Amino acid sequence: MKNLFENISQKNKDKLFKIFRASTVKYTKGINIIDYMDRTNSIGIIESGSIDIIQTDYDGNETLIDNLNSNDLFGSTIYSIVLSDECSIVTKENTIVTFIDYREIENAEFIKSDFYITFVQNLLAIIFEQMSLKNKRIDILTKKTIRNKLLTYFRQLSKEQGTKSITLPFSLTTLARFISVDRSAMIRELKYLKEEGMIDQKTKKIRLYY
Amino acid sequence: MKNLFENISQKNKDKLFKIFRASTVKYTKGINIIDYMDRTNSIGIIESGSIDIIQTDYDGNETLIDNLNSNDLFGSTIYSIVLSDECSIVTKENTIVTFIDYREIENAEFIKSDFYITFVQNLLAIIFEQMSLKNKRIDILTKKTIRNKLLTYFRQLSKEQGTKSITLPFSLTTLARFISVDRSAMIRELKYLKEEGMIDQKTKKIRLYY
DNA sequence: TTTAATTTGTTGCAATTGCAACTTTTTCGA
DNA sequence: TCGAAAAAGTTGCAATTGCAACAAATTAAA
Repeated sequence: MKNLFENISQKNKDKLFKIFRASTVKYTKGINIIDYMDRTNSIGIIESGSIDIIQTDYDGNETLIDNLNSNDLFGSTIYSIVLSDECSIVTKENTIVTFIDYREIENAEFIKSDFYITFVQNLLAIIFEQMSLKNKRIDILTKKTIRNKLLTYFRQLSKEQGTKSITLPFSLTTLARFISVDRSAMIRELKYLKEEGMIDQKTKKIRLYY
Repeated sequence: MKNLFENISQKNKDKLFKIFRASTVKYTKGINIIDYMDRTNSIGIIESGSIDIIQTDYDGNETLIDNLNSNDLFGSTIYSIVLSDECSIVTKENTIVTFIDYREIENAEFIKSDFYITFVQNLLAIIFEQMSLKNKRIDILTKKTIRNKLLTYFRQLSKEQGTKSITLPFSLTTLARFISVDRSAMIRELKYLKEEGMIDQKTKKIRLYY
């Protein structure tokens, strides 16, 4: 994952922070960041730590919208409606976030400096990557059965990790929220897949036989 | 929706086309573009017309990944794995597409020209918008029942169109593919919603009472 | 304007899923 | 290392959904 400030010196990074009215904030574990941020015009960059973006709808169902780590971006521009009132951004550990004011990307003053161009290109690269992640998620979510959702996700991981012995990046509980199905029904489906010899699975270690 | 060449003169647009090794191609209706494009490094911009991005998985299920119109972008960088072999990009009418070579975005030669910066910022704006669309789709797809998928989608449309009397931008058949549910089950659910007085619906015209 | 094609709408039924209410196992912090 | 909290795993059952196979209505094309 590309860093937003890759190939930018500390000095120029400081300048960029000024241009973008950046502020860096440290949060302890379990904090809902959204209570502390300007919802309309800022992009958050996770410097270290991790957060969950969780949506709670009218019936109280919690959905894991996203799970973000170092260098990931979030903000109303990226999450649009999703960052509405029913949505919370919760730190999973001690987390440092830098907020920049998106409107200043069109700031004319520094627009022709090298570091500005590098910055915008880094941003572009990161956003392309986020886009790709979203497409993968959609690819899973459009599958109609839990089985096909799981198999699609496992195939993605297998491709990324370059092996048929994959390791889940999060707990099964979190996986169920990620693919948006009932946890117990998902584990039942994993059991069937094991019984049919399609996979071996023990907690986060999965071997694919298909 | 912002245009990729907004605020760029025809002369500079021509220059950009050169930098990005752009080519403009006309397709008639029903063509699978993917057969004709370089999958790895190009971004397609729809100049006019419309296309469907359709995925066919191993069991032959067709899913509507996306439905793109004028100024929309597509390409492997944006659709990543989704643009694999099981995926087709089909023109729904006569359609003109411009392909640019994404790698040239980092081209140093013109990097400081005004039109280049305008272009990159336009691209950024378009991608943010696409991102927002994907988030909306995910918001729908993560809902567990057809009813909640429909209600979520209707709420989105209502917000966009600024009224509780919304007009679907596509047929019910296409809607079912968009929210990835069985068409007949979806129409059944619409019937229940009508019976319960939550909505009025006649083909593409829907009035919300919730 | 008539015909063909597409879309809409209906229904029975079997399969899948979510939900609830558990027990067991694992993980992590004091 | 012990205890509590979190995660994993189980199961019965009712609700939701997909599927198939239709008929009716609408739209597009010849």
